[in-house]
Amino acid sequence: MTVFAIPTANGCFRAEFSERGLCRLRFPCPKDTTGESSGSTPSSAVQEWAGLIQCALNAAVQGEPFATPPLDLQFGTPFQLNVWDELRRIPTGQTRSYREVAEAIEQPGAARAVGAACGANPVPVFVPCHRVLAAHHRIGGFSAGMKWKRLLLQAEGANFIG
DNA sequence: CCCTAGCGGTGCT
DNA sequence: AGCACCGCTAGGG
Repeated sequence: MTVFAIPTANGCFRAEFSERGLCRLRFPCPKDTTGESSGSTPSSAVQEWAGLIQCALNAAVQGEPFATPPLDLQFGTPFQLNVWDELRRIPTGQTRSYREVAEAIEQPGAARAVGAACGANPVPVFVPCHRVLAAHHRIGGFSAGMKWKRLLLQAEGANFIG
């Protein structure tokens, strides 16, 4: 596993990679002083992915199209993997409600569980959990902080209440 | 706005 | 098995 610091205009993200791809992306935390990377020496593939992610994150907050690196989500439960797959099918600028996502995976009563799965999403932005809103376009929650959810939605031109 | 009942997955005991 | 969380929702005051 390799940890890579990803400086952007909005702070320093941290990306964790396996040899298969991006496992986890952390938003900048206020106390994040050092932008040091750690772990095994990054392979050229990891360095390439890190560069791609840096571009993607800067693009995402500008509302520009961005590429997605290979993802390694092997630690999800079957339900979570279903939800995360479904989230990746929401086009940029569109939103779904937690309920609609639950219906799309054919578990119409699982809106609340979908919320929990969104909260467990290890790769925000690339698995676009920010495009999931509560009923009636209310913004709902976001584990990494509501400011990020608002920023990403506004950048994409999506409309929401809150 | 608030409150309540009902909901399904997950993790801990 | 039980239980307490949750990025939820619909309905009613």
